[in-house]
Amino acid sequence: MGRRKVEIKRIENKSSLQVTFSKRRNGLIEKARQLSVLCDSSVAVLVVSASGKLYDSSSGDSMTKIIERYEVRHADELKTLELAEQTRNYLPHKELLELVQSNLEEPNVGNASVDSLISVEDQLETALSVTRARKTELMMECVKTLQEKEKLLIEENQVLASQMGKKTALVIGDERATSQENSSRTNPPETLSLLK
Amino acid sequence: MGRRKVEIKRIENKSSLQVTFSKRRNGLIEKARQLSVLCDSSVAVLVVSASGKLYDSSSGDSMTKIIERYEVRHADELKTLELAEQTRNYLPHKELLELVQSNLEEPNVGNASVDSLISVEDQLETALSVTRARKTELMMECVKTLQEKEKLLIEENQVLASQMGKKTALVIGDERATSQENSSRTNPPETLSLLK
DNA sequence: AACTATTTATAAGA
DNA sequence: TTCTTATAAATAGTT
Repeated sequence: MGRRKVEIKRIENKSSLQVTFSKRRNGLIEKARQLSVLCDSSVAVLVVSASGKLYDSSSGDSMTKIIERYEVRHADELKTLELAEQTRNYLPHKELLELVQSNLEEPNVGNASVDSLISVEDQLETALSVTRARKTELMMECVKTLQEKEKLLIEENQVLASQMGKKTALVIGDERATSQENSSRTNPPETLSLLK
Repeated sequence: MGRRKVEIKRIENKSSLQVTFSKRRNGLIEKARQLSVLCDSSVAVLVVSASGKLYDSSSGDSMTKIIERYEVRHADELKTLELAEQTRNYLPHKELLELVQSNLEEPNVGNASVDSLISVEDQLETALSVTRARKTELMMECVKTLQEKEKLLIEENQVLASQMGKKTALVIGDERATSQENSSRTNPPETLSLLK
């Protein structure tokens, strides 16, 4: 939709890429907004430029809510990924541990040694607090995910239970004559008790 | 860009809303793909329909990576929350804090002062590690409980679904017409995805 | 940042 | 839903 048709492939010219990026990014976000309003839905758009800058927009619900919705659906995959990430983040600590080792083994005395131990202490405390924060973050996330899953499952259950009810009602009129040994008709399904 | 100009406001007619939703959602995702390719960037689109169904697309990097980028940028907010929590939990330690206060304000010098600070340090470290351990314990408990609940609910759901199936089988001739909403390319009906 | 010639998206209709 | 087509909207290249 311009002076000429463009192939959809990476734009080589740096400045026209920049211009196109800006125009199309705005266009995309506007389209997202329109979809949200027209169709009473929530739309999130995240754009990461080649240079790593992040642009985001959300319409309807908040970005956090929309992303949460996505994460609920991918809870299992996410957990695996997080574990992998943790492992990745762990390797760099090897150096730190080696540093500690060498500093404790060194038999030098005097200020130089103390200063270097102070620096090691600082680094260790930083590493510890980062690790600790990450642990808490992961656990909180896990709890949140599980709570949402629970909510969805309960809703799901109620829907199924009420549909069950309808089917049973419909079947009763047609099926009475066939004298079934269907026991579930008189007793409420035991399954319901779990929802209380 | 159609036979006539449309105002950007909620479409009231249910079936034309459905048609527009589908068209514009596809259009949006295609635009996102184009932006990603043309400008060598990563684009994520998440759409939650009015009925709660989720549609997603990511181009360039994976959805997870793009969302992580977003969350890194919002790490500050998360930290604020954690801080608030920390502050709340801090109150019962009032006495401990007073002890610290008095020990730091005291202008005494010499070994006595250092010794007493060492003792305060020890007490603080103990309190910290106890608090920390308790926190972890509580969170682990919470996770375990939630996971068990989830397991039960999923089983429950399967039972209900299979009972539904039986009832439906009996009634099928009458009930099939209840046309379901279309599922998207990417998404099976929500009910099924939850059971996986 | 504005301006248009064109292309592209899409609303309505079938 | 899918196709068709008239028309609105987006945007590529230009100023």
